[in-house]
Parts: sequence; C-alpha cells; structure tokens
Amino acid sequence: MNSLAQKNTRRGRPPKVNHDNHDTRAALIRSGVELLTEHGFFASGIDKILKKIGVPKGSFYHYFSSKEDFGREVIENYASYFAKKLDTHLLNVELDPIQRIGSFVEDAKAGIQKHHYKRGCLVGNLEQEVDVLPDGYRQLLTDIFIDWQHRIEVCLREAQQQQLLSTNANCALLAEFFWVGWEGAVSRARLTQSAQPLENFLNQYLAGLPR
Amino acid sequence: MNSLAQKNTRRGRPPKVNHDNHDTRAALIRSGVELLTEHGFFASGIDKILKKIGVPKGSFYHYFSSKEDFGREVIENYASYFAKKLDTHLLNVELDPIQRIGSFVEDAKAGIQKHHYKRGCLVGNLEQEVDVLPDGYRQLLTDIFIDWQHRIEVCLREAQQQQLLSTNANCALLAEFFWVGWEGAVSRARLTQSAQPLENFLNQYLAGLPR
DNA sequence: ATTTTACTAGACGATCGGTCTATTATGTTC
DNA sequence: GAACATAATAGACCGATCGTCTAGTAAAAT
Repeated sequence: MNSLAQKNTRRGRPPKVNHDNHDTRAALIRSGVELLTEHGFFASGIDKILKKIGVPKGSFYHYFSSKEDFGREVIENYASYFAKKLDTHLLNVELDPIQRIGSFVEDAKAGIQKHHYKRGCLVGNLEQEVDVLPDGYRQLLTDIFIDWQHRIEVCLREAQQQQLLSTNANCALLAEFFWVGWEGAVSRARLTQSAQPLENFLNQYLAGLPR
Repeated sequence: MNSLAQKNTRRGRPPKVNHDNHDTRAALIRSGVELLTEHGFFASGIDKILKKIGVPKGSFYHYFSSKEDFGREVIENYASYFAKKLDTHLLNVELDPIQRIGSFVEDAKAGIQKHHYKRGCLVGNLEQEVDVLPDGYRQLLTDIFIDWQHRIEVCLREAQQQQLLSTNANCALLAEFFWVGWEGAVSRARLTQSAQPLENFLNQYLAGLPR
C-alpha cells in the first residue's frame, strides 16, 4: 500500500500540513511583539493581544498551548527581526565600522521616536522581568544578548583592522558594554520621553573607545 | 476661650499627631522597598507586602490611602536611603574622586550579590514600568535620576580640579552616561546572575573617561 | 451523509487592587 | 471607674482581569 493509497483511505478533513503559516497565528505573534515591546510580558494580557487584531479569545489556545509558549515564539520572532536589522547596519560596507554602529543607533532611535517613546526593546523589557518569568526565558534572553554582542564584536574587530580602534581593545568586553549601556539608554529615553539619552549614550560610547 | 480650654472641652482619645512614626507603617514601607526592588510595582501585590511582615490587610488602608500613595512613599524612602549611600562614597575625602565612583560600585555590587541577584534598583525597575504606572511617578523617577546624576557630576568636577579628568570633559553628560549604563548593568547582572556585567561596566566607563 | 479537523464562544477559578463593616485596644476626660 | 473617641486590627467582599479549558460550530474531505 503506497502513500497515495493510504491518503485515500483517510476520510474527513485532513489536518493542515503547515501550522506556521496561518494569517491569524502570524498576526497574533506580531501583536505580541508590539505589546511586549511596549509593556513587557506580565502587563501584556492575552485579551489585549487578541483585541488588538480582532481575534476572539477562544482561538488563542488553538494556536498556542500557553502564554509561556506564545511568549517564546514572540521572543524568537523579535530576535530574528532584530538580528536582520543589525546586519543591515553592521555589515554595511559603505560605512566604516564605527559609523555602522552610529547608523544602527540612528535607525533604532527613529523607531522609538516614531512610536512616541512607548516602545522600547522587547529583550530589555523581559530582561528586567526575568525573575518572575517562566523558566527557560532566562537562557533564551541571555543567548540573544550573546548573539547581539557577537555582532558588535565582529564590527569592532573590523574597526581594529582599519586602524579605527586600538589593537589593545578587548572587543568582546566593549561589545558587552555597548549593549548594557544601550538597554539603559532605551529605558531612560522612555522615561524622559526624549531621544537625548540615546544620543548622549552613542556620543559617550564612541568617545570612550580606545583609538 | 484659649487653646488650653478648647483642648479640655474635647473628650476621648485625641487623634495621633504624628502619623509617620508607627512601627507598622515603617515596616510596611520597608517591605515595599524590598518587594519593589525585587519585582517592580505591578508584580508587588499588596497582599505579598503585608504577608511578608505578618500585617493584616485591613491595616494597609488605615496607613495609606491607596497603593499609588504607598508606592510614592516607598519610592521616596528608597531615594533618600540611596542618596545617603551615594554620599558616603562620593564625598569620601580619603579616596580620590575617581576611586569614589569605584567604591560606590563595589558597595552596590556587594548588595546585589548578597541578595543573589534577585534585587536590582527600585528606580530602575519602575523606570521600565513607567508607561503603566500612575501619573506623577514619571516625574518622581526623573527627578531622582537628576539628583543622582548631580551627585556624580559634582564628583567628576572634583576629579577635574585634581587633574584626574580632562577639563574639556562635560561632567553633566558623563554623569548621565554613568547612570544610564549603570542601570543597564544592574539589569544585565540580574539576568545572568553574575557580577561580571557590573565589573565590566565600571572598567569600561573609567577607561573611557577623557584624561 | 459522514468523518475529521479548524476554529470559536464563553464559562471557569484564581487573584488582583480596593472597600467595607465590625471589633478590639488604648488613652483621655468627667 | 464610667463614658467617650480615636487607633488599629480583622477579614469578608466587590468588580475587574488574569490564564486556561470545555463544549460547540464551521469547513473540508470522503
């Protein structure tokens, strides 16, 4: 009995083969990204996530087994989106490596301003909630920072090769310093509803790099 | 009729004149400081704050008119506690001004380690929640950062006078950069449950200061 | 028509901040 | 000591909201 014959013996509506390409499912994740970026995990109720896109509450647990699983997908979605954004700047050969960092900051700053300082960094938001988040989120968030840090580190090494950064510089530690400060700057920008903390952070960070 | 006579016409137990010196009230604020430092405002339920010190719920609204008012007092209590801690380090004439900053960082690091990376900075926690916090908290938190920034700024100016910092340095912006980065470092230390981000932040910050 | 899956409607218990009434404890004046 | 008034405690209760779940309808195949 071949697979076609097997298929023909099955009666009733066949299960959907690809569970990941539903409009509704994708819309839920997109809505989740937006709300978690604004308010973090706990303050983002499932009702609000659903209401934002007009999906009834009963549907949620058809697409996701729990808020915890949903959050995991939201985080991964954001991380991959953000990694692409980083690449477009940090791998831009039209700019020197130092300028690329400034290019990323300008892009992120524009996004934050566009949303009137209501949206921050999803990973930064959840970082601060981590003690009351589901188990496993901690490692997830840590790995994302490691990934981002590595991308900046590569960029800084390229700056070293182009004599824009001292060869004595520890690029890994400088990259960690960047993200630590950046998350702090985003948080402060949201508090003061001003881009000034972002700009000052970039200026001070670049000025402090060993040349 | 003089005031004494008026007093004598009132019968019964007179109202307490000083509402701020009750043990229970102080204990509630202390409990609030601890919980808000660990979990922020929203995740700190009144029940948990009460349970921590064995005070019944009925007492809460005797001492405070609302969670919002309570939170305001908790914030102010933390801010004054923290300001004192800053002074003990930043005004310590036995160290040079740059060393004083390191002295503060060491102290704070020890505190975070002592609580196993479960407690962060109360102001930093609430900073990130500010969009969903009661009105007025935003200004309250902003003012606290301005105060802290000013204390670091004064310290940096003293460093300039002692030729430890370039006279070209903008001490106000460097002070803002410090707190922005510090809050980011505390958040990261809690995520990774390690003091390394705190140490790296201090090292990079000091290394980046214009000499 | 029947079978199977995709999707939805709304109930459910737990918990939240907040309010309420009742009660006990304490201190002052007559 | 009796009468009085406030301090403080006790915990039931409310409406709202949380994440989750069960029972059902709609749709697509045989």
